[in-house]
Amino acid sequence: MSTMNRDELSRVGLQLLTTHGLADVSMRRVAKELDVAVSALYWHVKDKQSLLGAMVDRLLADVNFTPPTGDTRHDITARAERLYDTILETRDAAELVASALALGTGGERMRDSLNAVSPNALTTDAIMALIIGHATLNQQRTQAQALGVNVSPTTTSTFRQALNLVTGASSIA
Amino acid sequence: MSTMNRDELSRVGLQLLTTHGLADVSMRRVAKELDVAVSALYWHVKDKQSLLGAMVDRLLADVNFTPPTGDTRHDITARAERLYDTILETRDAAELVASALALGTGGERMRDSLNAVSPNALTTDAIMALIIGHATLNQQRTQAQALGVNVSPTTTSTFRQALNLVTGASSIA
DNA sequence: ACCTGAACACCGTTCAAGT
DNA sequence: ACCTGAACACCGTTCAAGT
Repeated sequence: MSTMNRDELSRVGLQLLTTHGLADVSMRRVAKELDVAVSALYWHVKDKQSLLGAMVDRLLADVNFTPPTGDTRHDITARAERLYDTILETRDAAELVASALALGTGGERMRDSLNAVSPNALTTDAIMALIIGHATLNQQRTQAQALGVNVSPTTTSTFRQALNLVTGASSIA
Repeated sequence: MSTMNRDELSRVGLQLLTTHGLADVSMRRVAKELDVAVSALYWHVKDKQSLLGAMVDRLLADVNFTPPTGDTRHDITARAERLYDTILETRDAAELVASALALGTGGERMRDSLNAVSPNALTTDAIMALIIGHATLNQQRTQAQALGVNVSPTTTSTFRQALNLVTGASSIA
């Protein structure tokens, strides 16, 4: 058999993430799920951070972006919302994506997809920061709620409004 | 003697953070630094997350905000930049603050200080997201550079410009 | 080429027992 | 009230050895 490869590892990692959360995504746990020795993973992957990066790439690979219409503001908004929704709907994805971007181990497609419709790097940076920041702030709230803590609900519409503050600025044509 | 208390723990934790990074802030490391048994820490602190929260509170407690002038845009910008600079100048602080905010274990002063000069919760949320997102994105770059990876430099001025996109929007008086 | 087993140097948390 | 010692159930990573 030996169906184990880099792609299979990220699949199992992502599955572990959605069902048990980021804390349960350990090299030992992934190995157990695949019924191999932990050390076997290191043949396919440099280290844990690289596995997390592969998971982010796989997560973003599934995102379908609509083709650019030429309306810059509309295009950016559409892609930003698509990315935001994807991150929000996957458990602990905000933290995962943030760490991959921070360490440069994954998530290039996020910046690339925005740059393709963004007028400049500055705007892309602001949009990325808004996505990561809002997702991080929001996903904690989800966790806190799951733990029974009462917090004010922040929804996708809040993100859309924050997004409008940026794209609505005069500096964007 | 017994000069050990919650405040002392966060002091040592913060010192460990700046000198060795977040990965080296462990309960065992803090205990060693204080020359006590690890289990002793749990008398003063519920768990590790609570220690991290205390560290964030201590970090933000040192931030001096200028009193509100009445000029909303100026006041928000000033406080946002103050917070952003504080986070950026302390090693791994972006990740630390983000996790504390996400889990609701610290950092209330950040939201409070912005709310005091912000016209509404929506704007505060956007500003917070921008600070956390930009700091996270930026601090990784610092780390990556420290590891010898070459990345495009993003400076404080980039954050200021992104901030202008939000505060410059017509929805803020 | 790909995998195992064992080891190394760590973790956070709990809890009986001490003073 | 505050602390120790020992234990429990974990971590990521390396590396000789196997096939």
